[in-house]
Amino acid sequence: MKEQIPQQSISEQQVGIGELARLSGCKPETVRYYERIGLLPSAPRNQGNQRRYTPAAIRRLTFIRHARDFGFSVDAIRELLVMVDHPSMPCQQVDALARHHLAEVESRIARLTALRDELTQTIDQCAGGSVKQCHIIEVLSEPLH
Amino acid sequence: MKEQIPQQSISEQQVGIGELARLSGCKPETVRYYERIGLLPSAPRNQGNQRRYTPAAIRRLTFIRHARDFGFSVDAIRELLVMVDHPSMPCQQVDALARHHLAEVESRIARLTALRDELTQTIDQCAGGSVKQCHIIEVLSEPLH
DNA sequence: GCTTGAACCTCTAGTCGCTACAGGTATTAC
DNA sequence: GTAATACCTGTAGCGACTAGAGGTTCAAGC
Repeated sequence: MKEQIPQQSISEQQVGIGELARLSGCKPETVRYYERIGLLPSAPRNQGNQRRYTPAAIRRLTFIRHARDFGFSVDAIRELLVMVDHPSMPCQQVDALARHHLAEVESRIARLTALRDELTQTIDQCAGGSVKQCHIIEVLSEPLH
Repeated sequence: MKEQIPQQSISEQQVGIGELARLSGCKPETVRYYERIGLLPSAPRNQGNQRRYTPAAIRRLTFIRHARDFGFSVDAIRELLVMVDHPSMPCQQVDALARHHLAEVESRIARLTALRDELTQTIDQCAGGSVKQCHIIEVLSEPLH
């Protein structure tokens, strides 16, 4: 539609959303989603209205993906990003957030481990008859104590 | 609006949705939700259009809640309920479902444990300076390998 | 019988973190 | 020039609930 301007004046390092997604280990839909919820700033567009990303954006998204892989919620990541953007502030807050998250992970592990033990025990007691005699069903059918 | 019929002809054991929820450890909204998605049969209504539950319904919901507490998905519970409704069938299928679920729980535990270890290590390395030097931020900022 | 407040009703929308689709436009390679 | 691919927006869906609005019914006290 518009005539092409031969070269981006700023930098050749800019990439499209697909490449950004590939580099940071997620999908283009996810990138647009992050932009929509304000986790990523609105990306500048080229003449054809397509998003172009700088190395800084790539780093930011990689950070987000790492944090998500660590199990941080989007809200926690928002807080982390504020700190990333203010590198001279003390890191106590980062530490507190990480510790809080660790405590949650540990509690999830504890609950799942208890569940696993109960489940293992329940399965081990199944003698292999009909559903009528099934220990698993029996356990699940117990009224609340 | 209508005149009251002094007593339910069938049974005095029927309860309202609030009492059912209390007895089985969930909320009335959840009960209605379970009915809507077909996990619970449509409850019979009294003259005022309110749901009345028999002990059988209480047992069924208790079973569902137990299974949810065990981490079974609604779909898995649907399968379990079919088996509960056919008590003379062999319990192999129940066993298989439980074992499959156990494997999933174990994999979740493994992933969370790995995460916990990484997180612990990362936190331990935080020297307590500014965000600029924070090891946690640093780890999260690493590019994909 | 009347009134009050709790419990109930339906319907709709929100949660979280994406994912998938429909229907269109831009870019790129040949 | 054309075809394949990548991109765009907007909307709806997932799972398993949860919350709210706005109305009705029930149970208990007076």
